[in-house]
Amino acid sequence: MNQPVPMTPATSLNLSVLKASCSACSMHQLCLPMGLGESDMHRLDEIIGRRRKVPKDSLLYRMDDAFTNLYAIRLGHFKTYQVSPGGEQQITGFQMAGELLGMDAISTDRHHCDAVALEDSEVCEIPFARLEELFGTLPTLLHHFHRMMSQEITREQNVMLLLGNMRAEQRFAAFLINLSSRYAARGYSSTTFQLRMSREEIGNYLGLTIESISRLLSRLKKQGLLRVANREIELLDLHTMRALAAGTETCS
Amino acid sequence: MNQPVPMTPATSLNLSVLKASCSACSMHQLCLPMGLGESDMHRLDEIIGRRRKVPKDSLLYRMDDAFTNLYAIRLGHFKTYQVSPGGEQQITGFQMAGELLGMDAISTDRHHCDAVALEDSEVCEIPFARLEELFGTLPTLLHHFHRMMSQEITREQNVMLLLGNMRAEQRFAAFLINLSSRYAARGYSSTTFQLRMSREEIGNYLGLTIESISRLLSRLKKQGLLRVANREIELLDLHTMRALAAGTETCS
DNA sequence: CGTTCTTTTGATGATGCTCAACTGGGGTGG
DNA sequence: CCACCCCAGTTGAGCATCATCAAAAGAACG
Repeated sequence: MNQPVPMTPATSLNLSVLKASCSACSMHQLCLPMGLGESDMHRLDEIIGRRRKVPKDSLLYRMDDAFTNLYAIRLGHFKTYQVSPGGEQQITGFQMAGELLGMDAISTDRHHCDAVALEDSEVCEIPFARLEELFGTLPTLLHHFHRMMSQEITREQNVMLLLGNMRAEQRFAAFLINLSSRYAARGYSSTTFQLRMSREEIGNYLGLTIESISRLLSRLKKQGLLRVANREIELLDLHTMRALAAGTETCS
Repeated sequence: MNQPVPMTPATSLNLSVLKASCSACSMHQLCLPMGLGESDMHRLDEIIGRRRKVPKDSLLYRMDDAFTNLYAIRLGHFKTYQVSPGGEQQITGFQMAGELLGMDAISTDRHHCDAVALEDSEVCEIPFARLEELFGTLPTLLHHFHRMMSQEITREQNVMLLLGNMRAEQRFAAFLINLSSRYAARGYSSTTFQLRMSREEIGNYLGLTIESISRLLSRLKKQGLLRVANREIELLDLHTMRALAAGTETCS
């Protein structure tokens, strides 16, 4: 994993161009061009700016930056976080390939959070003004875009549910199950994967401390629900893990 | 306090029709038709279905209902809540006049939460399929719609921040400040207003218990920051209330 | 290999929850 | 009109969960 896609100076027939086009992107069934025909996909390709590499730990954008582009993740993982007036940080999401970054900036034309790469990553820059122009003639694209924004809304509502009324163990199980199914949707193992974020970042996201995350991991390991070696996770019992996440079971 | 902004009977012939049109609606500077010209507003009017009354405590829609309409609130207040797999309820928002309900349903064509009127209310039904057709020829409308969805995303991110890293007192102050500024934006008093929701609903929304809300109210009252009589609230010191919400001050 | 950062583990404590009893307002019916 | 009830809200006492503080152990990096 993490093998870089070659950065291609676009516009032509050669293979390297294809590799950088939506039609050649392995994520296009999840990303914006989902459901588009060949020619429409090509029109989308034409407005997409450069493919930008984002090294680990570097900022893709920062709060209050002017908003011009959405970013489709081609490769890698990101976190987004808000900074409270008091200077506290709150991670609002972990994003992976095929997901869209920056939709929260549309309302004010300024980004509302920072986006940082959790590993060496690559994104497609999508100039939003030009995308909106395209919408006029590509209703399918428009509709899919609305679905993606709507999905972001429901995702956040699920996090509100998690933060608002789950206990620590349940939150953590829900977090693992969520990762598991997102990897599954991308064709990766639903039981074995690398955590791309630190314990601290997990804790911050879930409204818990790093120590709680560590204890939780130890407990679930002791119960035989998972194996963990550093950031490598193996879920040994998805069924009861799901039950934990649903709150229908408590692992003492 | 809370005196209604006068409904201006605008430019034309039949009064009752006008009363039900976007151009005559006192909320149109906040709602979808914001920034639209006369004729475009008229085209929007044409697709808007009936104005529907929603009595207090009744459901506007329910989770898993088929999605066909968005709803613009003309009058009144709503709450939306999710139900967790374990049957727990989590209120995800309180909505008031000028705000849009149902955007979370676009992604799956089913509603993802229940919406209940907190008082006798009235909404405009907006058939979403027809709205999307309109977008093709009304880019201004489309752009404003995107802003509203984006705003919903940032609103929820703010709630995540609140639930994820604020203490009880800070959460409650942030809640009051939020209400205050929303009423201000509608031309109502920013310091004196009615809570349309019960203590229990506030607690649920903020991830706290009803008892905590009650104690918080008592404490803030004792500190002279507010006056409260049943659901009537008067904020006596917006400045320090904002400081509490920002976390730059703690009221012992 | 030493340095540094992350993670684990333990001991203690505070915030907010639970359980319980009480108050007060509003509606209903005698 | 008053008595009563019922529900929402308030207040108190004790407790659980998770945070905080501290220290040690493991990875990662040069």
